[in-house]
Amino acid sequence: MARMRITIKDIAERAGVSKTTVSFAFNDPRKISKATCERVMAIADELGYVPDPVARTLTTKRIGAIGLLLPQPMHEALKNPYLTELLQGIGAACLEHETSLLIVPPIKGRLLEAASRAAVDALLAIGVGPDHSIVDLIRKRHIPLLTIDGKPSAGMANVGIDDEEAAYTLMRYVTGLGHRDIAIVELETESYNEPAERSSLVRDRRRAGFGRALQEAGSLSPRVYSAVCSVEGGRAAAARILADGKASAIVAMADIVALGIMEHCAACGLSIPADISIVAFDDIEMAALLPPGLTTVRQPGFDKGYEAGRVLLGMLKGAEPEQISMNAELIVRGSAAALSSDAARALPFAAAAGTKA
Amino acid sequence: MARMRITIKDIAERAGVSKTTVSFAFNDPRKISKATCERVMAIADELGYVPDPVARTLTTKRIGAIGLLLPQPMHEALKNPYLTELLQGIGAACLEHETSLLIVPPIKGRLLEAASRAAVDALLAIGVGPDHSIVDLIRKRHIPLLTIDGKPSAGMANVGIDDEEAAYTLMRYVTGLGHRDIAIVELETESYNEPAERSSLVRDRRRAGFGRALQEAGSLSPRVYSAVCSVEGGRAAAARILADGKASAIVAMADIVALGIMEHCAACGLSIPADISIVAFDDIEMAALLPPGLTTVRQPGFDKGYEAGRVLLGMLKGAEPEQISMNAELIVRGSAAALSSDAARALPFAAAAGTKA
DNA sequence: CCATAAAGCTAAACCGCTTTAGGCTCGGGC
DNA sequence: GCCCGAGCCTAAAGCGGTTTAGCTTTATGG
Repeated sequence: MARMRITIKDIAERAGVSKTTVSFAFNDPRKISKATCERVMAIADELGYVPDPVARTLTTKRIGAIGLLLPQPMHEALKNPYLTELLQGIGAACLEHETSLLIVPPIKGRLLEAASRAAVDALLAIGVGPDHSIVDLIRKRHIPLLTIDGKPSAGMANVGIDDEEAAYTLMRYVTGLGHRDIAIVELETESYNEPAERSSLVRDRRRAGFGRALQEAGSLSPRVYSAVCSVEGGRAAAARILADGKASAIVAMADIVALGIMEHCAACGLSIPADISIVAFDDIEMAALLPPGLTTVRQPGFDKGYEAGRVLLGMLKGAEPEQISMNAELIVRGSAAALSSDAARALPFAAAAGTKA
Repeated sequence: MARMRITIKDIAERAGVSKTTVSFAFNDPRKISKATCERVMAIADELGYVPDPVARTLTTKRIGAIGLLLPQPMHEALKNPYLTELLQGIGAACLEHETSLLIVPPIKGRLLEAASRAAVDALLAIGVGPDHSIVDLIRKRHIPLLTIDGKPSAGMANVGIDDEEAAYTLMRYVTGLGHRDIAIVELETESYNEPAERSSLVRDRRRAGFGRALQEAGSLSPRVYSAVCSVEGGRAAAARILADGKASAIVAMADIVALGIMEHCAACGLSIPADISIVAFDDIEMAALLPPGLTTVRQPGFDKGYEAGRVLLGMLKGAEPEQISMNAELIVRGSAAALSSDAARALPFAAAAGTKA
């Protein structure tokens, strides 16, 4: 039989002092004499005592961890390096506050339950709006909540970018290059299971931005595809797009998908950007490395994560919820170019637009 | 003033029943009448009651989370996609057991303290040997521990690969290609702060494997460099290597570093593998994507994570600690070739070695 | 020499839940 | 009419710490 864990009571008895004294020895040694403290510590050491973090939490109300609610299981969510960058930022903020990070994926597709079971001091949630049932739950739990890529709303902390604007900028760039046959690759989100809550705030705002740009370019109507958020998902989407024929430019919702698209196109003998233009969102590290370099709207993943963590941890210390909007910037690399040959000549303005963000 | 949290006591009073009954309503409804259960739940709902996970844990001894001890802060550790793959595997295992994952980086460089504060049911630790002080601490806490890339030892759960063999295979391959001037790029590990415990088990075993291969190839002595584990670290290392001149082949300890090296070499006008061969460990997804494809020893990151999680969570249910050794496989792509021109001709066997793993 | 404060320590309440051991009621079998 | 068991519910004892309020003792100093 596994010997029971050593508790504070054991130490107290062995040292001939009260539990209070032992507790003081660990938490606030000034409250007791040096001699007693040392004796207690020696005994604690000898017996191999480690304070139980859970028991401590019950009274202190601080467990030293914040949670991150993932819309998908980890093995899917982490396929997107953008999330990894976000995590790095969150991690950097946690480090400053000596806090750990609990990754909380949905349990059997239900995130709500996972969220209510999570033993944390505060929560971060990706892509949930103010009317999501999660928000209500967290309010009941009386712990701070901050959304990332959520919808700004009164009293609710959020950090994100202006996705409508970002999408508009990107699509303007593409249409400015003369493209008329555009394929948009959205993300298959099998996230939160309440159907009513499945709508992706980000996707909706981007759709709006795209729509505006397409309208301005002459009421173009793009073909819309959807892909699992991964390299493989990108490849599959590319295959479908190429099979359908018509696109001269592909706009993906995530760089990681775009990389898969680029690879598939290259493997099919297409040259990028001569034969096909590809652009996306995020600006993950690999976007710059893979030739010819992916033109993309930079999302400050690390910074978003850091700010999110900073604000949330601040709220734990009494700070007010903040709403931070970071700016997205079009990073022009080599994966998109003016519509080639005759098409390009027919639209002389397109060539010049390339340098303007 | 923030209204106090609703507790089980509030529900009990309002419903005119005992705390026990309320508890039963939530955990084992069969123990009470349907009518009572419904009434209690209705009131709980009305008052916005959410059971406190911490309080529950104190008696049940299950918090529904396992921890992952990181040797470095998150913002550094996650620069290596290999870790991300590991996380995906762990996440997949956690999913099956409806468990969350607590990421535990060192607090102020001290992982020990972080480990003792972590409220988890079990712990995963990367790269710690059986004599590491962490092991002792976890034993005191009486929770299961499994090491990843640790040293197999009696009674201690571990999953890893045979790094000595893997390194030997890789270096054999390189020397087999005729390379004599070899640069090895190790990882700067600023991990665990106890100097005595800083030794990386993985690094030591790989050094041994390299040594054996180099010995067999004629007592070659490589130049050893070290790099931060990131693309940027790879670039910096490459700059130093190129400045020093002599290397015809570079062996990096991690793909992500190799990618940086490849990029820098390419940017310097070197052609890979004609001018310089580059190989590494891990086989992250990008290794295949970046032309000409990185030759690398595949580490089954996802599988390691999955097995680690599976075994650890099994231990929580009473299973015995297992020691799993997965196998590493040399994946030959385009980044390494026989030593070119005159040198290659002088060593005719080298060209053929390329296809043999 | 006595009031007073400071230092060191402790008993007991408390945090919010689970779980054990029983209590009460009611119906049925003999 | 009595005993027994089933069904429903509860009081109270934890779980392992922290914290409050207070009790001794020993210096302080007027």
